[in-house]
Amino acid sequence: MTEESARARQELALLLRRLNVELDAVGQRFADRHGLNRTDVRALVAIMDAARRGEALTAGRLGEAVDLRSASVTALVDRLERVGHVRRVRDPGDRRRVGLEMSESAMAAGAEHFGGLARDLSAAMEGYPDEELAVVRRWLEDMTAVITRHARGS
Amino acid sequence: MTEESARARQELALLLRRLNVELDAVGQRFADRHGLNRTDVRALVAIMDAARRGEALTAGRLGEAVDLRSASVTALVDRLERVGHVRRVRDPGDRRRVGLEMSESAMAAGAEHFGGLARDLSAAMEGYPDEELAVVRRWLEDMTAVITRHARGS
DNA sequence: TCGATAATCTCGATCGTCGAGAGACTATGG
DNA sequence: CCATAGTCTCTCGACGATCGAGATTATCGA
Repeated sequence: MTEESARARQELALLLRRLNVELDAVGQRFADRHGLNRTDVRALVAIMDAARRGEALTAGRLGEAVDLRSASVTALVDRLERVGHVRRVRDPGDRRRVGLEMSESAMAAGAEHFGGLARDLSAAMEGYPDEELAVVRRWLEDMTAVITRHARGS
Repeated sequence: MTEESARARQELALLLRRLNVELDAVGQRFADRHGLNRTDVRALVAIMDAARRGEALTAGRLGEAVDLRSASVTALVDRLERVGHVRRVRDPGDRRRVGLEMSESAMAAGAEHFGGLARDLSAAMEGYPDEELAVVRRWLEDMTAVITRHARGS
């Protein structure tokens, strides 16, 4: 058992890495298609996620989210604004702040690309009974916890 | 059922993306620790994977693996060689070729970082019976197939 | 021997990121 | 109501990673 299942566990870890590589490739493909770099995509995702939570990201928060200094954030938002994916909106309450809003075209492009993936993933899960999906979910949460621990401290 | 399980499937997709982000962060952490950038890490992984398969990567093949032009590969190998992670070894059979060998220190650093993660992941799977791991494996393979399709064609 | 081919490297240019610091604005204490 | 400290964004100059074009070196077939 230990022999066999140790190998099985190791293979699952490798499969996870493989999946990670492919998922990165999807992001890269989206970037290529729209003339963006990986940072730009990460930024758009961060802005979209924030919008989904009902918050409008400011330039500073975006910098934290994608781990860039303020100078880089300015350049990043400049790029995104120039191609029309994002609008700068000064906060009337605190005029130092610059809010970021995604344009409809960017929302549509993101939804088309990543929404399509989400739909296909969901469809591929059709055949799985709820109990199995529950197992997968628990496993994913466990693995994410371990990985997160490695990503932060050691 | 469709209502409930549709939401469950969507949550799994989000969980997968979250896991992807954290896994990237692990790579980023390794890069930071060793003064490397993401490309350098990808290159080291490619060289290590090739070594695991018993092949010694050439500069050209490395360029294909990490999708860089020859000029960038030269600079990349220069960086890795300068910090002692890689050696250039001219192929005696075909003297045009430049083989790449990882140094023992780089192997050890990689094994320590990613091997530690693999060990922890494996340990976190201890509690899962073989049948559940089999379900997870099938699910991962299915998802990877879908994602790979999106990464390549549409 | 010579041309065609292949693998790698050199050079100049471009682009993303950063550190330092300036400028605009807000909050707070006298 | 002003002075001052704190916050947020932007500008500037520099650096490093990547690229395209072309030079260099080695191999192979005629």
